[in-house]
Amino acid sequence: MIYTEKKIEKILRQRGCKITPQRRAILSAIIHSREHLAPAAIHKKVCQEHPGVGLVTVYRTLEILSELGLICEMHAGGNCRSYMMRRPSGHHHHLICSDCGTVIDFTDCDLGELERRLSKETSFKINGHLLEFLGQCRNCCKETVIR
Amino acid sequence: MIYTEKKIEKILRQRGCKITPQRRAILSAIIHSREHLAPAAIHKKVCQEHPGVGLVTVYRTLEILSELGLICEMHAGGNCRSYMMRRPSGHHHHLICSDCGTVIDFTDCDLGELERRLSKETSFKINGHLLEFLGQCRNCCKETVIR
DNA sequence: TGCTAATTGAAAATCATTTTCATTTATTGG
DNA sequence: CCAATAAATGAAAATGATTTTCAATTAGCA
Ligand SMILES: [Mn+2]
Ligand SMILES: [Mn+2]
Ligand SMILES: [Zn+2]
Ligand SMILES: [Zn+2]
Repeated sequence: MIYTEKKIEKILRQRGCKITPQRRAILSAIIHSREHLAPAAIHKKVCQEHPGVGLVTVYRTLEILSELGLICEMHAGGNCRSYMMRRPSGHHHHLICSDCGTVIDFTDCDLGELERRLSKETSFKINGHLLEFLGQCRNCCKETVIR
Repeated sequence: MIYTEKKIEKILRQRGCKITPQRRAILSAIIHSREHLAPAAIHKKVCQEHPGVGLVTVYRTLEILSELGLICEMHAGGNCRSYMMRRPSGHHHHLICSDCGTVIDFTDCDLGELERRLSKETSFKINGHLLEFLGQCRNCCKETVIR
């Protein structure tokens, strides 16, 4: 947990956002979850404590948080849905189990060299990358063997 | 172009698929395109020569081709839509311009070392990865400067 | 040539996300 | 405190991609 809720609220204010109960609730749901949650899941969580908060508001809040780099997105292979997550410590990537959805974060991707080379070769100004490994977690490996 | 249409048809037959005019048309559209096409774009292309082919059939065919590893998917950052593409020579990745959508392929990602380490540390059986760089292509860089 | 399982397309269903719009509310300066 | 006001909210509808359903058609084999 890098930022406290207070700190995040401050950042939001600086951007001209108002701090509403809904935003507090959404923020809290994301901050206090260890998992990577889809918008719908965040909404569900928020509604347990604050019924009536609209899914639309969740989407709008996620957009702002994402824009400010306070949360990041996850892309799983085939079905291409994006999930929002709390950042463990800035820039990081995922190891996703295709069977059960378990996600493990890792931070050291070390793509700087490759990035520099590609940038040079293509004249692209690169400002980010998406890196995710897909496979089977320990448990799902076992199950496959047993079958 | 690694596989000829004939070769691909053979692979499809081996899997128990029938070779229909629709599938031939879809395959041809993908094979003869240098670009990464979304399902809708493939459908459009196919319909120029073969009006009446359903978008549903495009989706169904893409699913099979993807399953067989004959085509692969592309994921752009935020809006998370998946695009299908012809593979230039097997495993490869993308450099995507966030402004105009231009895509450049590259093949040497060199993630083996990282993959091995992660696998060891997490006991995951890793069977693939997703790697995409996002940025601005040469043209879009210029435009930004001019403004 | 005829059989049959696979395939097809239209239409409807799903599902995630966005837009619209009238109503409410957080913030601020008096 | 008390407006004034721009920002935020939620319901509902719109959008857009993808999937499902189902009756009709067809490719491939016997
Ligand atoms: Mn993560
Ligand atoms: Mn490619
Ligand atoms: Zn698993
Ligand atoms: Zn560009």
